[in-house]
Amino acid sequence: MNRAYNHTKNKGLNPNISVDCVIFGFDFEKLNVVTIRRGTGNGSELMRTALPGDLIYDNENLDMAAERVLEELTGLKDVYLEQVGAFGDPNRVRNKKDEKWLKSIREQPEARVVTIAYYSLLPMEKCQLLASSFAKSVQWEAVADIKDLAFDHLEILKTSLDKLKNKLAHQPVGVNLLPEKFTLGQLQKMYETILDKKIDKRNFRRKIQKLDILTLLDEKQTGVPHKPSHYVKFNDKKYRELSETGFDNFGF
Amino acid sequence: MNRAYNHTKNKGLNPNISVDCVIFGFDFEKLNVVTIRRGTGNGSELMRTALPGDLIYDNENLDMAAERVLEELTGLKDVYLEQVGAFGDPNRVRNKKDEKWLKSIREQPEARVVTIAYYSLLPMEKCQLLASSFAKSVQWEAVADIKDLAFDHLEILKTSLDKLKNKLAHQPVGVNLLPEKFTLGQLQKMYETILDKKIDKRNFRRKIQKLDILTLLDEKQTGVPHKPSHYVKFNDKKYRELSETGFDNFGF
DNA sequence: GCAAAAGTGTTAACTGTACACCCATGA
DNA sequence: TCATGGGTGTACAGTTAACACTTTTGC
Repeated sequence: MNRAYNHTKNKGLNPNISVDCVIFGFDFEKLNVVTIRRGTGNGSELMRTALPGDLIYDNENLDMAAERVLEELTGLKDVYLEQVGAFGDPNRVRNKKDEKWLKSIREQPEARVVTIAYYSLLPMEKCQLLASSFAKSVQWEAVADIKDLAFDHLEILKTSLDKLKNKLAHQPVGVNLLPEKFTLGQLQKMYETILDKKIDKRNFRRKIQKLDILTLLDEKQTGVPHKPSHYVKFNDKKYRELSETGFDNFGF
Repeated sequence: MNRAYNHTKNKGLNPNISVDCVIFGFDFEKLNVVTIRRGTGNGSELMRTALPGDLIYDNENLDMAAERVLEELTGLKDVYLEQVGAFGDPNRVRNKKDEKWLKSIREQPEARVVTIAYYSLLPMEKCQLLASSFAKSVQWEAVADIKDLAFDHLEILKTSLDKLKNKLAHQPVGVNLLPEKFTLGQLQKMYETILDKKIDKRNFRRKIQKLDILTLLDEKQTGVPHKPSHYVKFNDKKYRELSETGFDNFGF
């Protein structure tokens, strides 16, 4: 895909436009997000936690830029990303550490940057995180624990989370956050975690089953200290259909 | 507001970032949008219809840039704009006329531009459109009639329209599209026009009245060739409250 | 046997939807 | 008197929301 653009004159990095990626993952306990640490030198005193993001090239489109940057910094490939919006307060660089870091890495560290944020949902256990480029490390962090991020990344994270919550009410979610087989209890936990509220078990099951996107498997849980649950999986066809048409009655 | 930023060093126009504004208006018949015409010279053969939009300054934030650009091109002041998203295909300049026009007006006509789109709703009758800067004219055009626009503005218009439709289901709409006094019939017509579907009169009335955002006025229509309708107005306090909290049960 | 989550139905309140007639006015 | 949109109520179907007990397993 990138190749097509490489035939046109390559103008290199655009100093004014970046992309940032908010990658959510669910571990059956809490909602997590991929962060990187970067800084000048190795001293932890200059380290900053940030969302994976970087400047785009003049000859690539925004969606592709987000994919590329995500892969370069975290090793995550072929991730479907959805745009959250543009963030571009001219004084989004408020922190001295961010300023220093920019000077150490950018050709035009003072340039005004507008960033386009993207988000995605991934099954954590399938992800191989691999820090490279200026990312000193990559890791999953609990969204609830994140109190500070570089630039305006905290705002971006909050807006992305709102967008994710909203998505739950309008489209099926889970293919991307859960393993192939899962239990209804785990699915409900996912909804409860993202929406940050308790849901009645019977009502949840009735409602989710009516969507008709789940296939009951013969297999049951093993080794759990309670009645083992049947595993279910998503019915891909129905799931995709519903993703496209959407619905608007899935509030809890 | 702008003043605060003018104290910082003014870096001038950023060649890579623009804003575009999609201003919707309703005339009791159809949905309209503000367009400008611009081109090289006065010959109509080089004219292009476009959304009002231009490059931003390095020292202004995106929202303010959108407000400023809108005012400069159309004379519309103090318009509350909501972000739609970023559009930035590197080959969004596909048309020769657009290319020529860029060369005639931009210092760096070949620069890659990412545009941030904004939309708003305005009562048409209160708007004084005044073309200035590079806008040769400004006018309302029926959304349904628009088949071609400069750059990727048609895509931006479509996305904004989707966003507007979506807004109807989640927040009260109308303060900005209707005059102060209006009839329930007119309000219904507005919903029908935007959603592009017929709505049952009794159901519509019941539902909108339950929102409790309307105040019945004593005044009635005059000069209409049918039973005159009572005028209503919005209850500003309730309207604002609902705008903030939102709802999700206003589908038709 | 105890702790922990699975699994399962009913009821009452509310919401959505479909539907038809008379009214007040201007022309 | 006709055409036009204003204004009104009901019944049925479907959806939401609240609620409690038995089952199966590991320890």
